[in-house]
Amino acid sequence: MTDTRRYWLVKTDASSFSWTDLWASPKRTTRWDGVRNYQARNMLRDGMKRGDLVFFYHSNFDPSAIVGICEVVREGYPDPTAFDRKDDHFDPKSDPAAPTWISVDLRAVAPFRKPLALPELRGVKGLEKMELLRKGSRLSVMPVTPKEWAVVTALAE
DNA sequence: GCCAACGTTGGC
DNA sequence: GCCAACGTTGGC
Repeated sequence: MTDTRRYWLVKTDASSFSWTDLWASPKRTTRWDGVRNYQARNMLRDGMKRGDLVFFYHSNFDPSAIVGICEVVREGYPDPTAFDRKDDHFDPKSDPAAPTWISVDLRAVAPFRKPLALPELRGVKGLEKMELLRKGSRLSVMPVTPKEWAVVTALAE
């Protein structure tokens, strides 16, 4: 059996949208919107497929940590907040006929029993090249290799 | 709160 | 097309 599923990590500032918020959402599902970085956008648009699994990461937190796993339940579609004048993420340059920004829907799968804090992940064998741990890494959506996924989920057990 | 790293903007 | 200035992210 071949596993073609891909793995990802999304960052969120827990003060704006946290794991608890996701868990409390209808069907434990939310629209992942407001991403305004082209590299991240490309992964939302081209990379993420239904059924892909995603680490949910709290940034700007004490400590910043991976707190759970969610799943892609709807693949890329135009991010409506880009067209909403009243939204913080409104982008007047984005043309509704050729949308610049993309959303996916994510559904919570399960929280980690214990959050995996950033300092805890540093130095773990097998995670040396993990994008999250790279100095200066600011991507809010990033790929995770199957090996990294296995290492991190094993730590969470 | 500080500041390094990074992406974007805009003058030229 | 270069690059300085600026704004933002996010670890610490």
